[in-house]
Amino acid sequence: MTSKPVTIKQIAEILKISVSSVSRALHDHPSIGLTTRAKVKKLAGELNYDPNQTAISFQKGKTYTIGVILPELSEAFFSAAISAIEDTAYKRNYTILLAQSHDEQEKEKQLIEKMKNHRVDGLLISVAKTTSSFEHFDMLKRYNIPIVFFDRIPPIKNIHYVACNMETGSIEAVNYLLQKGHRSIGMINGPSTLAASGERKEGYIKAMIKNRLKFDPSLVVSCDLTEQDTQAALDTLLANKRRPTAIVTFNDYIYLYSIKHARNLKINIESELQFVSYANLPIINYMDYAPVASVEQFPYLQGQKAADILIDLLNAKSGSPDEVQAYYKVIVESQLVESKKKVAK
Amino acid sequence: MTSKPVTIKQIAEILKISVSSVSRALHDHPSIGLTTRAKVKKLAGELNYDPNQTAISFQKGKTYTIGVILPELSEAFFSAAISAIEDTAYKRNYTILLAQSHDEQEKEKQLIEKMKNHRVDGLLISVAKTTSSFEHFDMLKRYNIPIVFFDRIPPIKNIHYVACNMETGSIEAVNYLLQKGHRSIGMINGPSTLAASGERKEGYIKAMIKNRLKFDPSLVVSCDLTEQDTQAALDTLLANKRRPTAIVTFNDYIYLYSIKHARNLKINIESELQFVSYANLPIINYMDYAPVASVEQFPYLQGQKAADILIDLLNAKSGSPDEVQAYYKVIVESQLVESKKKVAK
DNA sequence: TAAAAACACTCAAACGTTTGCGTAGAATAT
DNA sequence: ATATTCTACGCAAACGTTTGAGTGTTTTTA
Repeated sequence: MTSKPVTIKQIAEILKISVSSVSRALHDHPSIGLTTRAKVKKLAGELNYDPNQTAISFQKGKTYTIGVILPELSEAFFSAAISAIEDTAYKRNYTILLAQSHDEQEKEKQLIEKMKNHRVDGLLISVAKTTSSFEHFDMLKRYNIPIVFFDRIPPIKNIHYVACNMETGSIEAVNYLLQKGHRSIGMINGPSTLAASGERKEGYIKAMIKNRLKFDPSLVVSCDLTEQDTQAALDTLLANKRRPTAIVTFNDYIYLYSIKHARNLKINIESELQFVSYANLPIINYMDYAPVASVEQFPYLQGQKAADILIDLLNAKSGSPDEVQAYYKVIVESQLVESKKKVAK
Repeated sequence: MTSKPVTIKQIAEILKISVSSVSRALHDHPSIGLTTRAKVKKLAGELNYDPNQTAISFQKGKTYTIGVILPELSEAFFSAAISAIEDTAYKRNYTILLAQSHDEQEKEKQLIEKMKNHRVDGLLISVAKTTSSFEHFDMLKRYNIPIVFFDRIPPIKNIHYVACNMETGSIEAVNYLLQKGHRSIGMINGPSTLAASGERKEGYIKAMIKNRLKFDPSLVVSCDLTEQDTQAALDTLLANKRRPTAIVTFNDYIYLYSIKHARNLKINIESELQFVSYANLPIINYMDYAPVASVEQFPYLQGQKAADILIDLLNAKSGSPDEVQAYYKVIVESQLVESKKKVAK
């Protein structure tokens, strides 16, 4: 026997009072006497009343829902981020509407449209790789739906975002290796089309210069992120006249390809060649040969901050009138994390 | 200048026709003339009209939204599943409302309540480890909100679910190793409190018996999934009078702990001891020492099927009256997948 | 003891859309 | 020429809730 959910109206009818009184009683409005208030709540409990959120959303013009658009849910970085977003949204009484763009601009556009129709209160977006025009973001401003971008930020003005500063991490990484005694440090970077590649290289160069060492361009080689190209990159580095004793890799996949190749070449990963990587795979620490250190980008923290900012924005909006005056630009510093020592317990 | 979204009413006013006509025109209702229909659509386009989904949901009592409750979004298995769920939901014009239980029964309960209030049309759930009572699931039946469980199925009757059959995979795994010439095959299993542990052991035993080999209980040891305990389990197996030449591990983490320990013991992973694992980490294939084969559980497929079933259910409901007569019980067969050969290209 | 204030409610509109029913006028059939 | 069927639209209710603006009572204040 399936029953329709009970409404405020039914409660009112049974108690012979008006719907408005029931509504107010449920919200502890002061103008309702304690006796009726108690009666209403009692009956509501007994009948298993629960407010119809769609009706409330509709009438208030607020859904307490935030839309999240990510490139790829199955990627470790984003799945950590979404986990954080959900957690903080839950804590602050919001629900999340989720969708993935699969890195396609067209789908991203459609999703934004859909989210708008669903009347999400705000949006959290990490933009698709292929996105090259940005009107669909601007459009939302006209409807007063705030967006907070994170990790992948579009190159447009007047936006809120939280991103990760790669330079700091890069500098730390190089410093760490220098301090460990390495003097020839290689880098297997990503393709130059990615903004991140540039930042990482910059960090590398700055660290070298700060340590009064000259920057040798031949020690920084880029690859297209495939295994094959990584192997080629490593070969290039190893053939360098100043053969590096340590290498900074663009991400964990590159790292894995590299050590596989290195081991095939009978190179001792612990003594001959050490690695520092940019973390994107939580699993790396479980491994037999982990990099000596990783630059952590804190996806959980980024997701959390982005969600918090958005919700702050939403709460503020109800109070003040319109027109945002300031834009949040939060930088999460990346940080070098030494791998856990393998202590035999 | 932020503007409120334009409504059907405004269009009606401008065109001097009634709201109902506008609504029908936009839906291509036959009772509206082609000229007015065209005019309406033209103006709607110009004004950037888009339907207020909250109003529609409210009035139709249907949100075209499905709730998804998972234990942990950042786990590889679930993030693959959610990715599939989102994809199929998107294809079939549904949106997903996402939340994670963090494996806590209490939170799971609250989330179900919240989802119900949000009037999701249906629910996809993978139940929390700690969940031991199940009334909160039954409750939804009374409201005619269908649930499809997946991967982690509660032990109750009359439910829809899609799960993975572990036995087949286990049998295949053992057969594979036998065929490779191994005669003493060990198993590092999970704790007996997990249903999966039982299934896997069953598969192991069946495979042995089918091959006319006797089952040696001392070759199956369980562990609590920690690194420490895994090491102990491996030690136990290695000390066995019939020292195994191959081992089936409960999951990829156990596998990683095992090879780490084995390598410390100077055991050659390729020649002395081979591993088959139950896949839960996509990354494993990138590794230097991958298991010779993995039992794949197809999280993407499971998620997809679960979503498809739910949406089928929802579409069917609109037609027929009430009362479900049959329950979907879909078993996705796990399957042994040989690791990619490491071909030097 | 009359006027003011406080209390405890009720009324009704509003949010945007859908949809069953009603009804002019035009076209068709008899 | 009248009756009938279309055609193309309008009316109004309904979905469940919130909320500003009343409205009778009772209590307080001067």
